[in-house]
Amino acid sequence: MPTIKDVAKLAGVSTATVSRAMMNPEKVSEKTRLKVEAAVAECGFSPNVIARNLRRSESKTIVVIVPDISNMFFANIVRGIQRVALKNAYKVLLGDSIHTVEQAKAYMDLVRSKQADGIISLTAELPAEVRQGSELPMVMACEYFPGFPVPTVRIDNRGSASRAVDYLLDIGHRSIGCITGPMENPICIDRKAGYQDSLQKINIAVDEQAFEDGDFSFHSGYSAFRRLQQHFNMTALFCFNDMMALGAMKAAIELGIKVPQQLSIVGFDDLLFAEYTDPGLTTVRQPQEEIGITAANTLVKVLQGGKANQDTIIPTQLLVRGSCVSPSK
Amino acid sequence: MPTIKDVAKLAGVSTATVSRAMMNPEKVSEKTRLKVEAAVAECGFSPNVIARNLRRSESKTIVVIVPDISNMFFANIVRGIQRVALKNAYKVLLGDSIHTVEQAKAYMDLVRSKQADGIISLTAELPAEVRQGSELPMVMACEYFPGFPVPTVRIDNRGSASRAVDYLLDIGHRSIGCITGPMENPICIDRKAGYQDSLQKINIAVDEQAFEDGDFSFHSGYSAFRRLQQHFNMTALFCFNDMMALGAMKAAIELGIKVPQQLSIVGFDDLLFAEYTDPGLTTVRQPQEEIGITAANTLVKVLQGGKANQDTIIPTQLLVRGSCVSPSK
DNA sequence: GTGAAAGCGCTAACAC
DNA sequence: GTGTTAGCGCTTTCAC
Repeated sequence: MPTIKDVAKLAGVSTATVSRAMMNPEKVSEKTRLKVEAAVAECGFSPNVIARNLRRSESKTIVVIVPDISNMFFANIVRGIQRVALKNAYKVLLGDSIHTVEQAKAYMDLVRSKQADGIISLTAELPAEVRQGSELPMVMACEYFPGFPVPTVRIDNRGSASRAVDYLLDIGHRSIGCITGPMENPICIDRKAGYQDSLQKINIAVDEQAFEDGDFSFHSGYSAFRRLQQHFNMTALFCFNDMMALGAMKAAIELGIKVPQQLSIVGFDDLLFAEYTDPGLTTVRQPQEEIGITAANTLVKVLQGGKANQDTIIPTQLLVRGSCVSPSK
Repeated sequence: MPTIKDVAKLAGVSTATVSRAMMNPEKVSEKTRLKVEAAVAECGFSPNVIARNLRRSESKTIVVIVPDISNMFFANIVRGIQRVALKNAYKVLLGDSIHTVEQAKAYMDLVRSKQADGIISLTAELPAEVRQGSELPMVMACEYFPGFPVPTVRIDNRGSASRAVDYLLDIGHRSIGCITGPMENPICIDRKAGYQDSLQKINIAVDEQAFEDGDFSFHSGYSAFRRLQQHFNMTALFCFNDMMALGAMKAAIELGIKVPQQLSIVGFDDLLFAEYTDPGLTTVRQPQEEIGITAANTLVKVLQGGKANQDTIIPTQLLVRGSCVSPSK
């Protein structure tokens, strides 16, 4: 592999000039620039970015920590991140933490060891030390910790959940089951609060029997619904994500409960598949790619030394599809 | 950030000794090792990996090129790759080429610029230069070019497709539609050949009217089926992937065609969702994580200077679910 | 077993 | 506008 020295020799200039010709062409005369370009082409030179990074002490890489790479919800967020990263000449290192704090820590260490410049975390399952006050350039997307001084990009979980439940109430439901996520998670607390807000607004008592916990997986939705329907009588169901909504839908169908005639279902996320089920799943759409784009832009701003918004709230949207009807039916 | 010099000063040894104590602890006396460890802990030293990489001229990073990160099929493959990479102290840089050759080239250039040591490509949409004879350490998974001298990890597309069609023939179907992928793609050519093999084996003429092209997307499956059923009468349908099978299923239901009673459907891949549809989708399972693991192991072997298998064929499996019944029904 | 010293390939002052 | 030079932080001979 040719180095900058070879190019310099070939072009009959110094290495500094070669470097300039490539990085700041305007700081070099037209003539030398052409000479250098010719030499580069002749020997097929491609700069050693590792050496450059060492010299400039930056890596032009950002780490994205995802709790589960096979969860489709994250794919479009990552795509949005990639798009922005690319535009700003950053590479993206995708780290799957597999829901473990240790893995997450390993990825965060990439910043300490100068292999990455910053972090976008799509998970709140982070090492405890870090939650106190992060010294690392970092942005959290979707998830957050209350009081954790890191810019976040997220949605209004409480308001969005409330809007979904409002819709069910509007079309006449009065007994609405709810499959939550892990309740130690702040966004789950928010969504549950949103559910409660809606009922309280029209003076319906909140029945604790209406809730079952899931873990955001299809299977947990499936089994949570089987448990739920044994102790709670409902005409509608609100699930904290689409995956669990689909699991619940499958369970309902197996139990001979017709969707939507006997059970209306609302999900959360708007996964690709929400549109394809039969009936289509009514859900709270999170603009996934936009979340990714915004998170990446925020991190880029932080990395450039700018002050970033502490919190950016991305609007959601209730998508009404076939999975809900009035209970009168 | 402390450097190795700081640690050396603190421990009262040379930088060389610090380096040794960390990289080859056995080459250093117990006593100095402890001194160094204490110093490292005291100042919170974490080695600058960029500097190390420059010195050793390697990056311990592999690039994975994916044509579409939001395509779930690749998620589990990537997960398998990550697992192996981690075990061998490699980082994974996930590159989404968005089906463009330019993007793919950009990711391949990471190897030239020493930012990555090798490539795993999950797409065949690569720059033409590269296809001639790759000088870069590279492994292809799933896709391949005939005659391209790079180790591949893939399935027996022809045999697998044939097994799926055999199954449909076995349960009595004689008129089997087929939604293919882009026919310039070698694996699609193979799968089509497999379809033809099955028919020819029992002396059924292959009707060119039985085929419609898709592009592996849900939507293309949907519209391909609508076209297909206008000019071809079938009791069963074989799709080159699950996404298109689901699209076709949706189209069929909309057209009032009952699945499986009036139309049996077989897919390919075994996406997570194949199990969750109603009816469950009969499909050819590709062991995605295993493909990833094998591809990564192969690349690691190449990077370590070993000779890797030129081609590894991973077995597939026909998963029979509810989407197929005998046409007599 | 340990230290001194030479670079890996590049960039950025600083001179000219 | 261009060259000289001094490192970035680490690993690795080569001596001792």
